[in-house]
Amino acid sequence: MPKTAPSDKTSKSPEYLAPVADYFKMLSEISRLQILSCLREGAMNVSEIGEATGLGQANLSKHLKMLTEAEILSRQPEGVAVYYKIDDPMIFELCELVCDRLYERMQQKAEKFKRLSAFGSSTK
Amino acid sequence: MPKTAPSDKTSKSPEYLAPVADYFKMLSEISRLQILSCLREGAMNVSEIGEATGLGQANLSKHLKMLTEAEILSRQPEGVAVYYKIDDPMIFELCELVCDRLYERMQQKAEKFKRLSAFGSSTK
DNA sequence: ACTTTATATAACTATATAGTATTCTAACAA
DNA sequence: TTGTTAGAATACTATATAGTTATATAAAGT
Repeated sequence: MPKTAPSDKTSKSPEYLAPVADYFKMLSEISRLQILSCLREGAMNVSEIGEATGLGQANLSKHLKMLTEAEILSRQPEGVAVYYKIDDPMIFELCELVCDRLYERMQQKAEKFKRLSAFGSSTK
Repeated sequence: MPKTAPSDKTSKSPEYLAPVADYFKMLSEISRLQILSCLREGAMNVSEIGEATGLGQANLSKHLKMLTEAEILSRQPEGVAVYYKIDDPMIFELCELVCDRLYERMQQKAEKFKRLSAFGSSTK
């Protein structure tokens, strides 16, 4: 059996990759990351999130809806306010992995620059 | 010291979240996930990737450029061909986490459906 | 009932980008 | 040199979506 059949319905096919892409898409916007970052400390209502992030009310509302439909946040109305909280803590695991990786890269670049720079202190 | 100062230049501020969002953006498109999925087995040239994914040449070339500039792929010309390979294997770790999570959710939904369904075999 | 306040929704604009058709460049072969 | 092939770059179209303005809904207070 070849590694990949011609019309292969495995993990490589677009249909199976779509939900994965959609999940990452939720994490690919600064505003949504801001919201998630806020909620890391616990549940907040919309007004509080708006204040913390500086996002406009309608815009914020849309993002909250998207994140809730993606089952990353959960929604709980309380009186006239609505509280949102993290429902899928895995996002922080993902974010941390990426952050660590990006930091690693920066370190490596700084290291390389230091070594190659003709005027760096490493040449003394 | 309050948990979050008014004009706080910490991890919550947009500038710091941008590179994270950009990284996730690379993984938020089906076509790019297809490409990465192919290259999991090892280096391939553009024609091979094109055949495996069914993506058009120009489109593929653009995605490869993006992924290379994001330092997820590395590029190596060999004669007239150009081979690409995974340069940041962390993407697979991220994808696996998300896949596992999505699978978990589906399982839970199936479970819930089975329990709630009036005609399910669980009522016998 | 009316008013206020909090959130959601609808309609719109502006921008980013996926995909495609076409042209360009560079390596190799005849 | 000329031709051929692989890949990149350019120009364009179409679509998705972030942000905004304005409106709607719904709870709580008067």
